[in-house]
Amino acid sequence: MPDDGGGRTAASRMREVAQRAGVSPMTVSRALRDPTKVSDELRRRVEEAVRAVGYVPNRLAGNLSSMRSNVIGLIVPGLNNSLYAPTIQGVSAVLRGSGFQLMIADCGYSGEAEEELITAFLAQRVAGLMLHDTRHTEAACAMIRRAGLPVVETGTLAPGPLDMLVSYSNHDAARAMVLHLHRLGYRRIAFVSLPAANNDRSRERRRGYRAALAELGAEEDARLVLEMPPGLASGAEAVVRLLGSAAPPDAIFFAGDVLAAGALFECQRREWPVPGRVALAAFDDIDMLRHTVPPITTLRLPREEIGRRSAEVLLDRIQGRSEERVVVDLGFEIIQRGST
Amino acid sequence: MPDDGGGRTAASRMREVAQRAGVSPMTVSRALRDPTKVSDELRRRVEEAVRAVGYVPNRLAGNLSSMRSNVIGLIVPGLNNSLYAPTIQGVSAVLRGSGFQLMIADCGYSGEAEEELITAFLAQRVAGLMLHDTRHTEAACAMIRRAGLPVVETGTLAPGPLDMLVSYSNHDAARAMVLHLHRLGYRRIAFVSLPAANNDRSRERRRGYRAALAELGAEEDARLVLEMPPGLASGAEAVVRLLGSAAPPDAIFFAGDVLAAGALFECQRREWPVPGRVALAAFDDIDMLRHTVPPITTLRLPREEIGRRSAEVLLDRIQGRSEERVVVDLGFEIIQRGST
DNA sequence: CAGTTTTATGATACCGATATCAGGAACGGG
DNA sequence: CCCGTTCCTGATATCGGTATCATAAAACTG
Repeated sequence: MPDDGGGRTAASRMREVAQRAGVSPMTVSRALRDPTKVSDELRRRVEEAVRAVGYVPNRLAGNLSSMRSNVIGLIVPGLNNSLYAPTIQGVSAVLRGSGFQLMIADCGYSGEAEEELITAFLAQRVAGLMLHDTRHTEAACAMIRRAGLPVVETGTLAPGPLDMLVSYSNHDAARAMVLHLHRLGYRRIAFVSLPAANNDRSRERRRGYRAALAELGAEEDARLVLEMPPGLASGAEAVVRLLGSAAPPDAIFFAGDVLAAGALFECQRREWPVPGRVALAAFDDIDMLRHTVPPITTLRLPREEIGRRSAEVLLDRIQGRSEERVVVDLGFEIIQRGST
Repeated sequence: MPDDGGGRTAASRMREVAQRAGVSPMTVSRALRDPTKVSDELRRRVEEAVRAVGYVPNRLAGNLSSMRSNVIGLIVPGLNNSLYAPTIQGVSAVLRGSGFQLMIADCGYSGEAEEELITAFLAQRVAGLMLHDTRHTEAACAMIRRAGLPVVETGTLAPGPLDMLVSYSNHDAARAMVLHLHRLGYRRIAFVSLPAANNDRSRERRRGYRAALAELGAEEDARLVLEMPPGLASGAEAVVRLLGSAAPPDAIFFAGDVLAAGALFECQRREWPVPGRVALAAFDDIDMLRHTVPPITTLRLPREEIGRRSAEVLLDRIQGRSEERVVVDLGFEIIQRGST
């Protein structure tokens, strides 16, 4: 096999393109990265040679040499949770055509896994990082600070972000829903959430629930507060447990996942009228909640916009258009439906 | 700022680690990549220096130099479709601890976007590629062939794969469900799928539907075949349209997304008994389908196993344990429930 | 114990691109 | 028509690691 006199392996394809176009490799590089810096004639010749050879530039080499990166890392707690999808779509939409590539990873709600993934991303020298969680291991925080790259967190509005923050307040949203239910006349409002350990969003929501009760001058009744794993089955179990108790609630606020829908299905099965027997409210505007019978009252959260804005502020920083360490609150909205 | 006499920027961090540990950079490299090749004493010193400096190796440089990669690229048609989640989980599970990183991208059901993403992945010199779609642009196929890297496709068992294939047969699955419905006594079986353009899975399912009808000696009635966009609302619309027609079906097979659930919700709203007025069947074992009233008959597809096996065969090839271009059929299963 | 093999480390070249600077052509003003 | 700009192009060094080979030290062999 012919070798251009080099060492371990065959010639760089770029050299081949250069020869074919009768120019230096440097001109090929320029023609590809900034076509305006090359004369029309040579640019044409290079483009043709690229096509003829089927040349795909090596970004590893390019990024290493230029000490820049065209990759943005995104870590979500769990891709099986379709809630992250709209955010990812928002990010993708902004990144599309920006020349940046999105690299997504799933840490499965584990802080250690997140740390590993952050390490991997930093090792790839990504241009920026987007984290859905706002709690991280100490080592992870230290690494990120040392690396000094732009980071956006998007889980919840929390104090002391690593760098930038684009989200809504889980605390305020949960509080608002409880106040809303109270306004509708419900007095014993139960609260069901996902396990709060390792999940700052659940914790914030629970704090919001408590804050609302305090404002309303109501006592918190421990029997009305439940933690359940995600899934429709959990919602079903929760509603059965709560309504079977000695002092059942007249409304249940399911602060996560598809719990509320699971509860509604169980009510259908048992022919418990909703909201006659119990009112149900959910935390996220999943498509399903609009289509059930009755449709379920819930919160609309700016999922997609979080993605868009995050990508925007990140790009602004990466491309040096801004030095600001922004914190953006995108708010939320209550959607009143038949279930309450 | 001090400079080690070098060029454009500050010293490589590895050099710093090496000095601190009193060894050569090469030893640092070895200590990190293959600790067995370094004496215990030096390994300890290196590890400590790494910690002290907060050193994160540069994979760009490493991969470039070694001409290997520790990244595997995965392209899915749409992350908002939660169907891909189990597959991704399967892949992640196998890759975890293998030293390989998963890089996920979303092509939004567009062939051109897929081509761009493939280009980007090849430019990053990924070690292997996983594609959910089995149809690709010609340019994409050419690039992949030139690159000569291992590829797994997972969308459907189709003839002429690029390289390896791990899936179930959408054709056979759809056919089996139609035969099942016929066995249950239904005679006018409607078929609703997602748009078949740009979606080989939909096309295969539709072919399976036709094959089953042919086997049963039934004529295909064009009024019983519908294409709908994804989403619960589409399912609702489909059931209304089909049952409102002059010659309504007695069963509807929804071959995609959450259409069947949307249809059931609409039936609940209109108080059409299911399966009394019409039987409903779906194509995928989404959690929701088990919890509705009645629960919906559907197919269980080996989503997670597809992910696991794909990752396994890909790793086998990447790590040179196998040269085989495997094709794996993982089958499917019918789950009979109350809706039929 | 000499000779051979194995093991541990370092020096050097190189992966495939880009930053930088230098030099020649083209251009414009006086 | 000369000289200072501007525009293009290429030579060279370098990005931060790893492959390879050489070498010295340690371990084994009979």
